[in-house]
Amino acid sequence: CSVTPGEYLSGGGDASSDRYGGFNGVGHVLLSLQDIDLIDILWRQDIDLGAGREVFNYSNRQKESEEEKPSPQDSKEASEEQESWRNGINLQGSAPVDGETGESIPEQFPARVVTSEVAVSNEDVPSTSQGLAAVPAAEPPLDLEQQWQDIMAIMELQAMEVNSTAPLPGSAAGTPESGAAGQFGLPARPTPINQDVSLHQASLPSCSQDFPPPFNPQLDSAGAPQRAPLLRPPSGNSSNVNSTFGATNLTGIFLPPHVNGSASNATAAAAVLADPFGSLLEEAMLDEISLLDLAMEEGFSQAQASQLEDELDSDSGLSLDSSRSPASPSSSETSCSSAASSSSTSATFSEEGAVGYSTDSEVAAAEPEEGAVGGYQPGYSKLCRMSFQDPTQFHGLPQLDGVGHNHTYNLPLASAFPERPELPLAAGKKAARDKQGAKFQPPQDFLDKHSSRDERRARAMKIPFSNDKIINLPVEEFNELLAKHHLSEAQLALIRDIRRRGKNKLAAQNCRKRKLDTIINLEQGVQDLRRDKARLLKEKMEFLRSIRQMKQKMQSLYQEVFAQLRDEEGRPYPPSQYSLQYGADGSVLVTPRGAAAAEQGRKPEKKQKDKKK
DNA sequence: GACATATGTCATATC
DNA sequence: GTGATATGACATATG
Repeated sequence: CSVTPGEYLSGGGDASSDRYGGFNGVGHVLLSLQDIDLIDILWRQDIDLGAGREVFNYSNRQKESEEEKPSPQDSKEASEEQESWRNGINLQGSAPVDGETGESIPEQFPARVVTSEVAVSNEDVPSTSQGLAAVPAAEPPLDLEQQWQDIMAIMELQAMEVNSTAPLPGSAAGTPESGAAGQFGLPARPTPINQDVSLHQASLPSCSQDFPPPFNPQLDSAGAPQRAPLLRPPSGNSSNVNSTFGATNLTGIFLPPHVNGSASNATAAAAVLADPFGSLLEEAMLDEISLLDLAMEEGFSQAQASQLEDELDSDSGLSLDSSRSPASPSSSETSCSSAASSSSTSATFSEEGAVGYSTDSEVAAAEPEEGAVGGYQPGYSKLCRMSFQDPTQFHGLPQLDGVGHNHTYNLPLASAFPERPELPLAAGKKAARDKQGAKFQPPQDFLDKHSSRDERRARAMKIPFSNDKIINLPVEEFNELLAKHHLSEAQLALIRDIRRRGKNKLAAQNCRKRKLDTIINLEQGVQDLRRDKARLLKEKMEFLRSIRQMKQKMQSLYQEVFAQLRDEEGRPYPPSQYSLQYGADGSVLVTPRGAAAAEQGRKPEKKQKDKKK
């Protein structure tokens, strides 16, 4: 009376004992245990929680990648691909597939609910295929779900074979749990992990190794889980299945270990013990995490790009405003430069020429008084330098208060006339102090020493306004300024050069700051991603641990349920001859094993016994 | 003196 | 077409 899981499940809540009361011969006991509810829930999770279609597709792609086969675009291609290893099992039609999981349950089960009593009879659904001779006629045709599950089953086996000896990455030895703690810490420099390898290796061994081999792999499909029907070959064809899948029978994975099994098969069953739903869950999680990694990488690029874009936009805006900002050092520079300019009018010092800078205007302007002072004094340039690695230094500058994320570097070119080069912060404070305090008239040699080349050139050319104005005035005002003064061509050329160089200097500073910010943001993004990666891996390990615990509990429940079963005469069911099948409503059916029993199962008298805890 | 770093400058592209 | 800006490349200054 090996009836397909779907048939028993089809009974659902209606599968009362009277429904199967007409069965004879074999005692069918319907149990209803609270623990069975858990099992049922687990089975439901098998399909609904763990195995999305994308998982199957992804897994299938992996399989295809291994086989170097073109990716199936539809179920037909997938069906053709699996034709070689399905051993001739006929796919007759295809049931509607759940949009999310690809399950065929919706059509399969409701139909059985109505016709279950009839459908289990051979007369109603005669066997039409030799290959399906031993398969109950009511067995629904293998649909896409089954195909995918077949693929998953094979992948599961392959993965277990690989991972049974693969240690968890990051842990030199021991269980994944023991290795997880060290692995998922936040090292100062996290080691990149190959997700495609490490994740699979990290998860599967823990599941396959922690379980005793309770299930007999040789038992036929009667013991197969109903909600996740794997390949269901004829009972008499089990050897064929074994030949196809190697030593491991994918069916009967829930059978107790003491039931009719050789040691080798029991060992093989141990590998399979990671039941289908568990494997599917693991695969699903692994795939999800892998996809998550991909998404993180892609997401990172997008998020970072957005962030960088915002940052750049912010920089750009600030930069544009900075030249006009009150915090801009222009004011201080103006005062200083004005002083310098006024001093220059006294012609108390000679100006050097352009040392190494020979624009036409500069040459024309500066040549006459070349060498009087000794040329360019680079020391002053340091006054204007700002460490853009340490933006906090800006906070100490009163004139920069409120600027916030200001990436400009146009500190006062002659802001403070410090006696000696200072740090930007000190220079800024001194500049503010000088600005607020009494007018400080530096000596001309000091001005000359600490002026920029363009300032010296401007003084040499007797430009009547400050370089700050030259550089920072809007073009209209700048032109008005030029118009107000009667300037020579040489002076005009120098002024335009000063303006061009001054603006470009600021632009270069901003450009470098942006570049630095970009680097800093990217580094921060890398750190964030590494942190997220570690967190996700830790979560994954926790999930796997939880699944393993559920498996253990389910196994114990299975054994407990079987131990409590009694036939009508109060005799226990030999586990070697019977298997348990679970109904969607929490009921449990005891079905005999073997092909003969399967045939008898067409018209058995089944006794269902509710036994709910 | 070699080297690294910071900065200025130029040339060019883009808006 | 012009001006402003961005940026790579190079030169220079400095520690």
